[in-house]
Amino acid sequence: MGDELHSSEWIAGSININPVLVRKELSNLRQHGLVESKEGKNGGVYLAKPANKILLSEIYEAVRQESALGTKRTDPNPKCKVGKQINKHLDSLYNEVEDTLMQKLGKKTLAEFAGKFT
Amino acid sequence: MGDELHSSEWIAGSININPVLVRKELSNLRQHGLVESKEGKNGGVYLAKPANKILLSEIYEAVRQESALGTKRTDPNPKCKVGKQINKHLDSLYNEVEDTLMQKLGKKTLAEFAGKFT
DNA sequence: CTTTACTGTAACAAATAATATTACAGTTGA
DNA sequence: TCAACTGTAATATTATTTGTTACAGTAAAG
Repeated sequence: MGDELHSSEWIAGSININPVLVRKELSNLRQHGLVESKEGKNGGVYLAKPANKILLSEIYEAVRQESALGTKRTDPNPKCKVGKQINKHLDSLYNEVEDTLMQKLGKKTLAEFAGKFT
Repeated sequence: MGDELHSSEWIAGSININPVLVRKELSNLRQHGLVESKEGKNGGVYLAKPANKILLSEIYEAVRQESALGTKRTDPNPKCKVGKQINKHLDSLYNEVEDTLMQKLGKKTLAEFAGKFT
């Protein structure tokens, strides 16, 4: 894992995005233990463990902010019989679906994905 | 299905949102054949078919605008070896995961979900 | 046939969120 | 001690979402 050290500028160039945004998201990935970084000259970021030990489910968990099905904008009217219960039922549905999704992603590693690049 | 006719105002009141937004989304659901509506006085919207014939996968398909895993902001640098291929590989991954999700949602009906409300 | 209560849209405004930029302190290698 | 990085904050810009107003069209009910 000592290999493959890249600067945020380099990564930003590849995905056409601002380097600071890259560093921000990298900061998040670091907190989730997926990457590590080296400061100073010739510094950069690298995977915290080998790619074949990183599951896509881990990445998904680190990266996503909300449920795959969405969860925002929900302050229903508590006076409404349906509105009063909807969040509870949606949450349980979302969780169930999300579990399926995680199981699926948990079967794939980053190395597999990276292997598709020729 | 002639039953359960509701106005956009009524629905908007339940979910605490603007009636026009409700009508917009309803318009989308109508185009997907999930609801029908009646104009004029005492008009409103109702399910186009019985709730036990509506799969959650159908609703998901009608409602979602992007993949569950996200798909936006992707004009990678074509000069980058990775950037050049990333969309293709992400798409195929997303599709695979999305299929799993659809299968899961395809096993549930709206009636089942509605049945949870007491 | 006129009033009333709706739908269906469009056009525009306001609020919110995503992205970009600038700036700079801290770290490390040369 | 300079150069090339990270890390982070503050701020600006842009895009998206949500809300509002407006109004034509439709159907029921008086």
